[in-house]
Amino acid sequence: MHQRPIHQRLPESFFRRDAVTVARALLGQRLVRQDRGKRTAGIIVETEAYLGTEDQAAHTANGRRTARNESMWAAGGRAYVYFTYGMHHCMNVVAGRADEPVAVLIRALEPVEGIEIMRRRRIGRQSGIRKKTAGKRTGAGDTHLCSGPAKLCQALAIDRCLDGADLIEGPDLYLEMLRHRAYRSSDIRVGPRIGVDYAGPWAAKPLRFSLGDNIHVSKPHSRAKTAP
DNA sequence: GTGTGGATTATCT
DNA sequence: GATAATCCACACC
Repeated sequence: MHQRPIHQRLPESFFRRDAVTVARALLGQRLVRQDRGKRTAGIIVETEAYLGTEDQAAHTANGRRTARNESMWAAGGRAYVYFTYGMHHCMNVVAGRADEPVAVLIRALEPVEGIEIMRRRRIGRQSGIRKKTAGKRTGAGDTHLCSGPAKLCQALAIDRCLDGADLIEGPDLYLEMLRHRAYRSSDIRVGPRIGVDYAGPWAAKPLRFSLGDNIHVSKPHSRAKTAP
């Protein structure tokens, strides 16, 4: 029988760096969800960095440490999954050192494995798309499956059960290394984060990263820009 | 104990 | 572009 080529997981040292470095290095890596024998996976094409207690857009702004955001205070290499808007989950990769609450929000994936499973999971009475929308081919492909932080959680069956999950050693959710080096700056688009207009000066900071022109990103960057 | 609004999405105008 | 859907964490009394 076939065997999938062995891919190394991203090691502890990958995660224990500053959030911007991790956010950029995660682009092009593969996020894998293993759920009851079903494997679904996608290539990360869009991320956002959240920078600890100073960052007014972060859940840990002003040093707020609560039951909800506790995972963010762990050392890099765990998941921070939170529930929002009454129906959505979003997933972060925790970065940095212990007690340094920095993380990277995964905003979009290019689906690569288990696409039929993802399509089924994305159909739902509430907070899901209708069957006819799911079946619709948007010329470009399955861009409706994982082109948003809550969409990809639904497609990969990520919920609060995985809050705090160990991405380095755990069996359910992990990252496989597809590239050893981060993309060049000229291949990465940079811009302000989405949906954080309330965060004052932090709203405008260039902390959103995506693979340029990738069709699976959640929202196009307003202007063509590459990282400095 | 109560009130408020969100690191969103799908659908309709 | 507007808006409904819909829960819960958190702030404040």
